[in-house]
Amino acid sequence: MTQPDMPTPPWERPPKRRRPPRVPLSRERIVDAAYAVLDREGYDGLSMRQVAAELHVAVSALYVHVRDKDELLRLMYNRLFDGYELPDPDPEHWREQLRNFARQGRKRLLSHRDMAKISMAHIPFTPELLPHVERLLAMFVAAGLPKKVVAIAGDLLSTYMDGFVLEESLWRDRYPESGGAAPEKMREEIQGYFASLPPDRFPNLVELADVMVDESNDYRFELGLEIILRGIASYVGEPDD
Amino acid sequence: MTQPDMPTPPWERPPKRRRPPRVPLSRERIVDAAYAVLDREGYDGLSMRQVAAELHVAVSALYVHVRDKDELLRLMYNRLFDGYELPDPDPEHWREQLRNFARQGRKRLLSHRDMAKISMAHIPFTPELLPHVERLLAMFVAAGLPKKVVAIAGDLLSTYMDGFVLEESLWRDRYPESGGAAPEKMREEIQGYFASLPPDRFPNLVELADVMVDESNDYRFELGLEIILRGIASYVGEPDD
DNA sequence: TTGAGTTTCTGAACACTGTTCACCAATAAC
DNA sequence: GTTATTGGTGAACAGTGTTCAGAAACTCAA
Repeated sequence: MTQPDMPTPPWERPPKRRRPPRVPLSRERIVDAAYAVLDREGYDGLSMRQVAAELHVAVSALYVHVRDKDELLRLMYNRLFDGYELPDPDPEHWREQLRNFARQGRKRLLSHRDMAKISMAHIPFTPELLPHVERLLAMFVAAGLPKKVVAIAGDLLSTYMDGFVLEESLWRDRYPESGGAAPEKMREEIQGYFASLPPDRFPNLVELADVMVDESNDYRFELGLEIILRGIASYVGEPDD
Repeated sequence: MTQPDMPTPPWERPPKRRRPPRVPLSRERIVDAAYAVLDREGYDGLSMRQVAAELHVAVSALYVHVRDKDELLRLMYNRLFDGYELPDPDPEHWREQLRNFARQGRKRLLSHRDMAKISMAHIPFTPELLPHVERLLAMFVAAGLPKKVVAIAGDLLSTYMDGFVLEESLWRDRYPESGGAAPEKMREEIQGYFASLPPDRFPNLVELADVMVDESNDYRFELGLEIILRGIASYVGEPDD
């Protein structure tokens, strides 16, 4: 039995701050943990229980701070845009500015596993993202595009980024031998497969086997981006009708 | 107790063909049922158990014909292309041909609920789909495009179709009051929201509120498609380098 | 017709999932 | 120092994909 008024001697007392000061949960910490789980387990492995385990906490504790798994995913999506600065629109260099915007977007989407899947499932019209949308619109306006094009060009570009990165990650998932010469092997296999098709029935696939596979994803992204930008540029100066 | 050797009298025997002749399961029937469930319950409600229930069959019976839920989804994806005929390439009218291709694709994606979600998760390079890819490539070749553009233009177009329809359905899900004046109400609400933003911080959003929302999805799809086609067309005649 | 063999389907189980709810502990307010 | 309020617990519920021993139905040869 402990004597209530006696001081506990140092060797009895566990080292100071035995129980860590219980830094409380918060949306921020939950999102951090969710990203950790996402990177480790992928989108399908991202469960509330895994997130809770990452924080050494019971599942139900999460629901104090977050209504849903949907809300958690929305918070993760929002973070995608943190510190995503768009420059002031420069009418002289709007194409290069948009190129940079798209490159930066792709880089962000690639920075977390399966991020494109999450991005694809959300519309960038939540209040937190509106300043972003506004600045993007400003760049199209500065370029001298007609209203109707301004109104959809941002969507077009975003869809391209999301879709491209999503497809990148689909291929990656098919060849999960992470690291090493996996991409090399993948290239060879796919190229060999295309090249081995009957040339009478698939002349173009056989012919294009090398160029379809040889080019890096970076190159393909840039080319697709350039196609879209040329298409948009073709509207510069057209009246609003 | 039944007497084993006595014939059962007619009034005892249930009416002829009591038990229906047990049309056996097949991949086709399973995919049919899966589509029925998809249209009724949406992608999140599409479970193996629901599909089994649709067929009045135990869940585990499905696994005799189908390895995975993944395989089932792949079969559903494949069916998207059934009877999806591409015309012979006509160098004079390749743009109109591609427009039709995209329109038809969107129509198919819209013909089943959440179909775009399934389509987005698959790469159109399964053996069954290669003839399709081949014909699409042929159209780009006929248009006189350089190899590198041919190699990615199909992807670009498919990504656009999938992404556009997916976004359409995301909006639809946000306003699930099916039928009636729901789209009207949606338009008004969104437009009102954009218009109500502080004009000093969001001048472009406020300015463009009407044109961003007023236009029908059909119109927006056509415009985005036209942008991409113009971009592609800008490469006609360029050398393969 | 009988019987063997193969295919197809069943029911139960396993290990998960998201979400809720009564309860308990720690903190903040008076 | 006692009371609220908030944050966290553990168990439970209904649902998920998938597997597996065994029963039922079909096929085909004797």
